[in-house]
Amino acid sequence: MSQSIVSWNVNSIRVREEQVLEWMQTHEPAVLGLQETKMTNETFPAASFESLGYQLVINGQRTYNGVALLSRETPKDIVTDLPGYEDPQRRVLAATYGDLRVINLYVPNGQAVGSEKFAYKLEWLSHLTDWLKEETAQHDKLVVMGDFNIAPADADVHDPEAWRGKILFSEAEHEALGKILDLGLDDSFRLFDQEPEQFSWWDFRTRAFRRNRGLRIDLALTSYGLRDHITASWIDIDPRKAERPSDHAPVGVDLTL
DNA sequence: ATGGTAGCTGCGCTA
Repeated sequence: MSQSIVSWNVNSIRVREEQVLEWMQTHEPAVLGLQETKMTNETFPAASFESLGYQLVINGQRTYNGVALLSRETPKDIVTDLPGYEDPQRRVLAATYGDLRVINLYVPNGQAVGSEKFAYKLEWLSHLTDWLKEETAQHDKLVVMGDFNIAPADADVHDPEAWRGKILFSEAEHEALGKILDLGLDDSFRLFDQEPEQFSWWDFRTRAFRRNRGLRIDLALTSYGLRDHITASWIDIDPRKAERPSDHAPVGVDLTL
């Protein structure tokens, strides 16, 4: 029987609590990583998720960022920061479930190519890569998932020519993602034949969802040791159709462990 | 080239 490991940028868990609970009851993920929870650990609505039988690890922050891992199994070897990198922004959460290592990330957006925030994004990704070098060496079965704020290739962008060189689709970002994949990770979505024009994020501002003018920036990277265990890699756009949705859809992998 | 919407906060910042 297969288990889903899922990533979802919820853009405020306060607003999305009911939607996430409902989705979890329907899909029963083994692990659900959330990004942009935007709440402190103290204010996070943990009890309602615990009442569904999930265990929580939270790395929260007021107003911005914030990540969480919800799971059926007990989390072990929890990591909440990129080792050796001082950063007040809460963007990292890793835990081990049985022999599966799961890393949940909210990669900096970067705002605009060449900006200060862009420099931070690249610096953050460089430190992430150093850490993932250790994690890939230590864990045969590893999922690195989250809002990467990088669309890997032309097929992941509704209008590649318009986006080329822009934030989320620049050369420097592709180089950084390439170094991560070179550590021994697959973009699991591309391990399978997929329908074209599948995206995970659509800009609120341009009402992009109505015309499916999206980007696939939410990724589940999987170690080579998981290749024989993955049965699917998917994006569920149904929650994006809801009233007051997040701007991101959940993405996930199904594993037989 | 710009602005559009959403969330948190308290009006500007971030995405």
